[in-house]
Amino acid sequence: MKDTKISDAELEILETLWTAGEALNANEIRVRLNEKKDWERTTVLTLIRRLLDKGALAQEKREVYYYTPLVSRNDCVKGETKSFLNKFFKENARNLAAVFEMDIVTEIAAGSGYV
Amino acid sequence: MKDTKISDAELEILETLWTAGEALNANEIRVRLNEKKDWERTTVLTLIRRLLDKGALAQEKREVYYYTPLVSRNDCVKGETKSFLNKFFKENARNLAAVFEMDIVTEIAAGSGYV
DNA sequence: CGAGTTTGTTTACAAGTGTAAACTATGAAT
DNA sequence: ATTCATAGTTTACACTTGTAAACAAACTCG
Repeated sequence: MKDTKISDAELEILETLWTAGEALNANEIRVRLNEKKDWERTTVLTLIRRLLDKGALAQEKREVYYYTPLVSRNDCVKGETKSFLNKFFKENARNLAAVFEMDIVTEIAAGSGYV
Repeated sequence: MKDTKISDAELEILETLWTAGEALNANEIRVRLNEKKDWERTTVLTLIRRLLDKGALAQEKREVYYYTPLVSRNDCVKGETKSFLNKFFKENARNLAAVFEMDIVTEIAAGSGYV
């Protein structure tokens, strides 16, 4: 269940859930996404399904399904950051990575609202 | 001719040319790539073709075609960096971007061999 | 019960990617 | 001219992604 690649669109779903901090159902996700993405209902459902298939989401049946992320934002950021660095900096990645590990960056990466 | 998206595999071709610092033909590219990528001759040619189509390469006919990048590594790094930052940090991108603009990072990004 | 609404599943479909085989053109050697 | 080798072009094919429509199940109102 490690290096599952999450696409940009799928990430939007996860971001919504991470931000919410609680399980949401498909409609709630859609509504919250609405400002940035004007997706059809079924598009959201497709993305949710793909995330379920990838093991990145858990669903819980109530009156309707509620979804919870099974991956943390931090892990995603970390994974993507690593492959980004490897893409361009390879041997020098360690150095650049050091920059990324700086406290200030860690804060921003965690989405702590740091200004 | 701006935001042409260059794929990971295509990038390997460009990296080879940027590193070489001079026009290379398909075979030369293949040989130099050989350590990291064990691609078939035609695979390399396909990637070259796609780069030509994207306007990222120029070809010059001698006994055989020689290729020169039409995009700089720096521009590519810059573009990818920006979209990477936007993917995860959005509003905070400016702050993180500031980190990226630091001299030390710029050096590494340029592949200057800075240790 | 029959029809409409809501929610979820299946199927679709084009563009992009990684990876190359099949084919063609061209030059060199016999 | 015939035959290889070499270089380049076309075609292919499966997988991912973005984006949904089509379809089905389930509940709800009249």
